[in-house]
Parts: sequence; structure tokens; C-alpha cells
Amino acid sequence: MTIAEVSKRYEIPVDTLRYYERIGLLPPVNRAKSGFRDYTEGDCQWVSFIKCMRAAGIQVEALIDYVALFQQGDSTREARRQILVEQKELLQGRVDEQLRTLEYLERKIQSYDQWNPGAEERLLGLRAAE
Amino acid sequence: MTIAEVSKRYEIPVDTLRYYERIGLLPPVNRAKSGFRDYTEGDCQWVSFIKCMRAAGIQVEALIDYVALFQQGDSTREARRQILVEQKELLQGRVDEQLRTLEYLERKIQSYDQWNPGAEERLLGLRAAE
DNA sequence: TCTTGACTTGGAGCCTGCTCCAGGGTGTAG
DNA sequence: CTACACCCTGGAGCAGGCTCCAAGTCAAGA
Repeated sequence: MTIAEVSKRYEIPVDTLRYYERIGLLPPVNRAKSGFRDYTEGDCQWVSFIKCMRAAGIQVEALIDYVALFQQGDSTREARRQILVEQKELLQGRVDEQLRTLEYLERKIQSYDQWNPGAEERLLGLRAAE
Repeated sequence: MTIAEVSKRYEIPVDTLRYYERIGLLPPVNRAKSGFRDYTEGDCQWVSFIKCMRAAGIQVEALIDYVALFQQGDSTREARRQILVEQKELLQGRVDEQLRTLEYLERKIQSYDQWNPGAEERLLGLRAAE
């Protein structure tokens, strides 16, 4: 599979795919004799994984560590698991905060719906989480 | 209230508070004769609001627009409401994605718990959302 | 009055995470 | 053999969002 095909399949720019590989966010991809990348299904699964993690805001740094450990084989299983657990907890924390903000926004929007013009200042006072 | 006090109260660096004001992310703060900022409770509520929004990942750009509209008074109510609705929807979308990723991470961690060393490759294949 | 510490502005610098070249090789259709 | 599309690398550039700093003003205690 060429880089262009992978790019299309996962909607990730080719430059980004190359960049990811360069920094170790993706394991090295197989090459044809020409030197062109030739993605296997396994490579694609990494792409899919990384895309999913990045879309959720997982730091590139953590993923690089994970990929590096993966390439070192079985002995790094526990360290890899640890990274996943940490990142999951960080993500959970962010999600919790965002859910609270969603509720706050909901209330604030409702206040825009209910009150008539002139109540300006009070709109702020619904209390953002401090 | 001095900038240092506000900084401490909301755990936001003074440089960041000044930066926010500079770019219009916070409305201009009152000054003492000395030229020093003297935050009112109203100013603090803006700080709290902005902190909350930023922590949830709302774009600075959108907040600047919101603040600018607010300063133009009642006639911009509907436009402001619109910004809040848009941002809420964007945030909702991000949260949904993150929740899916959380589930995925959960499964993946479980697979690390259950399977014994040697099953390396299969660990990837739990299907990241494509 | 002098010192010390907090405050001011404007601009430069930094970090993350891409995104975009320039310069050059590859491969397939005509 | 020529075209033309596609691939390569390495490095520069960019956007967002702070963060730091120099040079100078202000204030409150010894």
C-alpha cells in the first residue's frame, strides 16, 4: 500500500504520515526496492491506533515512548501497560472537566434564552468552576 | 485586588493574565492611579470564566470574539449566544470522541492484563476507531 | 531618602505539532 | 525516450498559546 493510499484511507496528510514515522510515532514502515514506503496491514493498524490516540489528545511524547517500548519486545509489556493506564487516567480527568464545562455552557445558554436584554452582567455569574 | 492576588486565587501566571488582557481575551481591567491593575469582583468572574473555558479547550479566538461582543452591549446578545452554542457543540463532539477512546484504552489495558507475553502483535488489533 | 519588591509595557522566545518546500529519484504510459 | 505523476529526505516555516525578559515606574518600610 502506498503512502497516498494510506493517507486517503485514514484521512491523514502524507506529510503527517512521514513526520510521524520520522519522530518515531510510527514504527519504521517497510520499503519497496525503490525506497518507496509500502504499508502492510500491520503498519495500517499502527496508523489507525495513532490517529485514534492523537484525536483524543494523547501527547505525541507518550505515544513515542509506547512505540519505542513496543519495538523492544515482550520484556517491556508492563512498562507499556503503565503508559496506557497513565494516559487513560489523564484523559479521564480531561473528559470529566469538559463534561462539567458542558453543563456550565448549557446553563449559560439557557440563561441567554430566558432572560431578556438588559440583564447583561448577571450572565457571567452562573459560576464557572473555579 | 492586585494581579498577584488574582494569579494566586485562580492559579494563573501573572504573565498569562496580562497576556489575556492584551489580546482581548479579558476585558480591560481597572487601574489604580499608579497604573497598577486593580481587579474588581467582576473582573475576577471573567478570569474564572476564561479559565474554565480554556481548560476545556475552547479556542482563544472564539473567546476573544465573545468578549468583544459583550463589550458592545445588548445588541450582540444573539451573536454571543450563537458562539456559546457553537462552542458547546464542538466541545460535545470532542468529548464523544474521547469517551470512545477511553473505552478503547480500557479494552486494550484489559488485554494487557489477560494475555500472557508472546501475544504481542494481536494487542494492536482491538480496532482503534478508524 | 533609600531600598526592596511589586507593577508596567512591548517584544522576543519557546513548545507542540504539524505543514510546506527544494532538490532529486522512480515508474509507467505512450 | 519523454512525460508526468508520485515518491524520497532534510530542513525551514507556521499557528496557537503561552512564557520570559529588559527597562523603567511606583510604593511602603527602615
